[in-house]
Amino acid sequence: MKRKKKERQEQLVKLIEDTPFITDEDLATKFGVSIQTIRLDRLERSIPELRERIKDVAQKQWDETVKALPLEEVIGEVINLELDHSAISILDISEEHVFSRNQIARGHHLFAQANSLAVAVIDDELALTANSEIRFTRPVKLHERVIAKAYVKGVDDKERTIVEVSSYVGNELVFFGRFHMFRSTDE
Amino acid sequence: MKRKKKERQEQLVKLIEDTPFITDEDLATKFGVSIQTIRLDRLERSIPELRERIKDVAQKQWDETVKALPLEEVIGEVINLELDHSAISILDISEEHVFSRNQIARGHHLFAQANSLAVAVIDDELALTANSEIRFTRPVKLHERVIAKAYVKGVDDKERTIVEVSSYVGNELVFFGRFHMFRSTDE
DNA sequence: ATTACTATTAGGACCTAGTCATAAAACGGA
DNA sequence: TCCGTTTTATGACTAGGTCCTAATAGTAAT
Repeated sequence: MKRKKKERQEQLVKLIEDTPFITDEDLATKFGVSIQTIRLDRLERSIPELRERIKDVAQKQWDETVKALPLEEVIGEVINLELDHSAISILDISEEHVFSRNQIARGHHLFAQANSLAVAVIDDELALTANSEIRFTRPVKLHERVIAKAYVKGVDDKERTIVEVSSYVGNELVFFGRFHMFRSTDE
Repeated sequence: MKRKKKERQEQLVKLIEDTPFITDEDLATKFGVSIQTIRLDRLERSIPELRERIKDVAQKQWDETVKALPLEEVIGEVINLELDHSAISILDISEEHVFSRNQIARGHHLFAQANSLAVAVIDDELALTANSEIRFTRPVKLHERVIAKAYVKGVDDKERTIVEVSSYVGNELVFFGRFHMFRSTDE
């Protein structure tokens, strides 16, 4: 008996975790026990009732959509911006940025941070990346903080603005990119 | 009177749209009418009750988290993959990929498609981008379909695997990238 | 076998945030 | 004043619970 209860409760916790939209009644029939047992189980494991669970999931969704919009313009947080001269942004590497297998940040996130900063630093209606050379000098791990510094370096032979972005973790260079930017005044 | 009702209902629709976590009671006090009036309003505008609204939001969140995980590994949809040889993926450019100002896709999304495809084509535990040269040959617009083709081109002088990715819209080249990939067998 | 204890089940009162139906009251315009 | 719309009130009922009390089942030790 001691085992049965513990086992059931452990299964219950997992089941509710990945199927939160389930009533006590359904759980009761699924485990072949009474509703009251399920409710005791939830009480002991302090699992909130269905409606609260649904609300929690919805709340999370809401928070995300609210903050997702402003965040998209520039990847990372801009902490300094001098138009047509330089800019700095910070990106904290979290679970969503890394390969689950080895906790190393996917390259395209570092690229995105640098490239969007290069776009932002240009004081023009339209700024598009024409081409770029980039180097990933060392892997970036989960929870590291990447500081990207962009400098406008002048124009190339095709009249494109050159922006160089160096990204650091501490004082180690992790990424370098030279972006040749097309801008609307080029036409 | 005719105006009052219509006005209230229009405000109600908007209010619930961006504040779905609100009870009829709160709405009633907010509009200075009785709960029954609010309920009639919801009935006429066929707005579901609070609990249903919460459930809808939660359901959306759930659908997204479920599909977000597998989708994140490779940006775009892989339609062909021969390990250590070649791969093809498709990315349909939607609102979330473009600058709202000019409907042109942000460069980092094209980079992400290409780079993650370059990672995927390598038949190894660990594959990281060491450096790359890339060109954006023409802007990609909203609703265009980008087809990325990756080919493994051999190894460079530092024993890094070279993957070239060409991305097309129709038969126009829109992006080219040469990725030098570090892989675990390199150690 | 009896006792002790845990685990399970049952029941009833109460809660929130509603639905649905019916009826009464208030208001505005001709 | 009467008509039609709008608003409010009331009551019965619902889902999916909480909280509390009490009875029953199952197991282990004395």
